Amino acid sequence: MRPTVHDIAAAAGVSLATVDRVLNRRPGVRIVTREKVEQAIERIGYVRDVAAANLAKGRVYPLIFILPSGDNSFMRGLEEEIRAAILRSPVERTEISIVTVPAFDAGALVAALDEAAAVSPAGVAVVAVDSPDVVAAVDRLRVGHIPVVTLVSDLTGSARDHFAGIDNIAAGRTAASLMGRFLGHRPGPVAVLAGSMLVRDHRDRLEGFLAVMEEMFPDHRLLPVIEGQDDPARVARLIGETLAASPEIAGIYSLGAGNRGLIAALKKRGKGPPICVIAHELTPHTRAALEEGQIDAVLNQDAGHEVRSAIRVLKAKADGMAVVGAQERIRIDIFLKDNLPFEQGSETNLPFEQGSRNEPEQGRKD
Amino acid sequence: MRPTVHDIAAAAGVSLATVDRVLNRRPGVRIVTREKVEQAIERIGYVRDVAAANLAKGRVYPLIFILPSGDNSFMRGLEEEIRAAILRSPVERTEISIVTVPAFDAGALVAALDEAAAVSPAGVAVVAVDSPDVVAAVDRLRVGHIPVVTLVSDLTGSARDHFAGIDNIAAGRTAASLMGRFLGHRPGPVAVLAGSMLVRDHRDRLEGFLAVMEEMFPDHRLLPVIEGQDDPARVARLIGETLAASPEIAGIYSLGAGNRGLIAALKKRGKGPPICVIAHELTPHTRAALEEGQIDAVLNQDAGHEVRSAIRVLKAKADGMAVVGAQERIRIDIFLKDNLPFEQGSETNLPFEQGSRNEPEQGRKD
DNA sequence: CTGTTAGCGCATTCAC
DNA sequence: GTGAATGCGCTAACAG
Repeated sequence: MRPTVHDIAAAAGVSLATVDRVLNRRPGVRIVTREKVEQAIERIGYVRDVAAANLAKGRVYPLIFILPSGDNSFMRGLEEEIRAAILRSPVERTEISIVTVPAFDAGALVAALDEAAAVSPAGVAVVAVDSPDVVAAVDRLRVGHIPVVTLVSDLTGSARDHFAGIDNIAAGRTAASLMGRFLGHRPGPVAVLAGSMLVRDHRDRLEGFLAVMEEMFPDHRLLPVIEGQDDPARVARLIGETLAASPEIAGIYSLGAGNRGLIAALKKRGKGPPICVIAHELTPHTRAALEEGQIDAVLNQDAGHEVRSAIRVLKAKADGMAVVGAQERIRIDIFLKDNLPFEQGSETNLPFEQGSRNEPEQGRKD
Repeated sequence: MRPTVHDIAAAAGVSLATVDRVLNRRPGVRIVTREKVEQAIERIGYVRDVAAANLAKGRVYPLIFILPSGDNSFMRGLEEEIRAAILRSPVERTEISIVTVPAFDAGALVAALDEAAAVSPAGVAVVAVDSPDVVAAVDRLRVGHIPVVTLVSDLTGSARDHFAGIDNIAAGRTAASLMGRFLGHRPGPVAVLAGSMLVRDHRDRLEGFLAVMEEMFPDHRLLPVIEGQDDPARVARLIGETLAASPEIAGIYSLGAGNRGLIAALKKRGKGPPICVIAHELTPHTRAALEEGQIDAVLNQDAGHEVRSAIRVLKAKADGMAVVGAQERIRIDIFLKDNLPFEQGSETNLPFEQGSRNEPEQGRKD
């Protein structure tokens, strides 16, 4: 049996209460006593039973998620995943609230962060707008010992505890690599569609994409970056104009949102030489476009994984506990029409269900 | 506060012991009493606190992992991940033992499964060889109410509770899709290198690959499938012969292991028209080959994810509990040289560590 | 500064 | 058939 607090109390010749005090770094222990206990802990290799501790504490983790409002499909999917986590709250001892703020609005985000700080939650997860006052607001939280995880888009130079999102520079490089190979010797310029340079994920993707295009595929001219503000209507108009102005266009990299507008513009264009299109985030729209051939590849980040990871990390940080590094690394998923995941749905198995014979759990489209 | 056993006892007008009996489906309760209790449970929306239950029971989960022996890099990586899980055992209340059996040896596997059954563990995870006697052995375990998860390679028509692995048909399709697009109009036949048709994952990948090649890229002739038995030496010889016999070869899809041999043969070949190579599993060898350009793309399954998922599912099944479907879906990772994950290492953060400013947690190569 | 004690939610003897 | 009492490993009053 693994050692318990009793064992360490016995080994150190003190009482349970004292052991508990040093375990939880609470005051009221002489330095020598403390050291005696710490040595005993070390010696017998004690590891705290978190479940028992939480039981005794009746601990719950009030968590706040801050994300952009608006009809951005990816963000709404993210919100869905947070709601799914809320359903699991009783089991996971969390108490999650969702706050939405207008996209790309640093001021609103700062206000939301300060409000969050006011209720002193166990942790805050935030889709960051990359600006100095947001950094300052996050750092205020950290000064108040509230763990902060940035979600999807990171915050340059802040004291956030962790970033739950993909390596966006690598994502941009990957997009360029696929674009170059898919195009082969087909000539023609490549257009880049971004959302806004105010968020770091978009900036990083652009940086990675440009680097590889220039280094590996210098023959393809790059058109000036289009900023669509993640707004489908605006995107549709801008892409329409671009296609009209440069009919010989060979590829489009859409590194932000608003892909509904892109797809609409592509469909409206109708016949013409094929255009290689690479976009981000698997939503109902991009999925359909992938299946129908308007889009060639989709780079995706698993919103469910990001949410679960953010929760795990926030809880761990709140407890000063370790996290499994590999488990928290968010992968860049690459989807072609051939490896689309089975239509999602909350596929939670029913409790007490008995396994039937080999149901296909991982369908493919066909 | 969520309802507890006390609440349901009060609501049903019985004692804790009776509540416990019906909760754990134990005898010694009149049918009417039982129904009364069950209604109370339903009415107040009780959900059992698993942590507390485990604490009271002092429950540990003895788990057995069965996987192939030999120097297959992927399998050894898988074993490493299991060992990492063993390190977490005290926290996760598991007690994991590893059993290795010769690869592709159904008899040895059956023996191992029966031995596993003899010690009645809480669950068994097995890299399956797809054969009827293995199915029978797995079903014997299931009859004995021992949960079984197949790992990496599934078992056709068995009563296994769950498959922790990728959709291998989709993987094969994806490989073909990438192959076709990377080749573009470059002519020449495509070779397929498999390990053994005795395991289902290899068969599935082949099926998916052939389907898409024939359907989408019929111009590329497919050479007869080479079976390398996942043995580097054998693979090197066979691929060497193939390259000599068909110097105009344009692509190679390696859907099994033994890629060291493939890479060696490729290097030995030296100059010549470029060959598009797609392989499976990110190992030190394939990673290096990706970086150096011998391999164009690697499809990967995350062994760590598979192991953690198998453990979660086995524990859940043992307790008759629900699992988060999406969390247990193993993705097909696609790696190009541009999105290789940061060099792994057991990146577990130290406990009580304070977050420093923005260390890069997700490096990229270069 | 340190020790005693009760109790978190649940499972399990042992009486009744 | 049913209930009361005790303990799992840990925390948090409350005494001393």
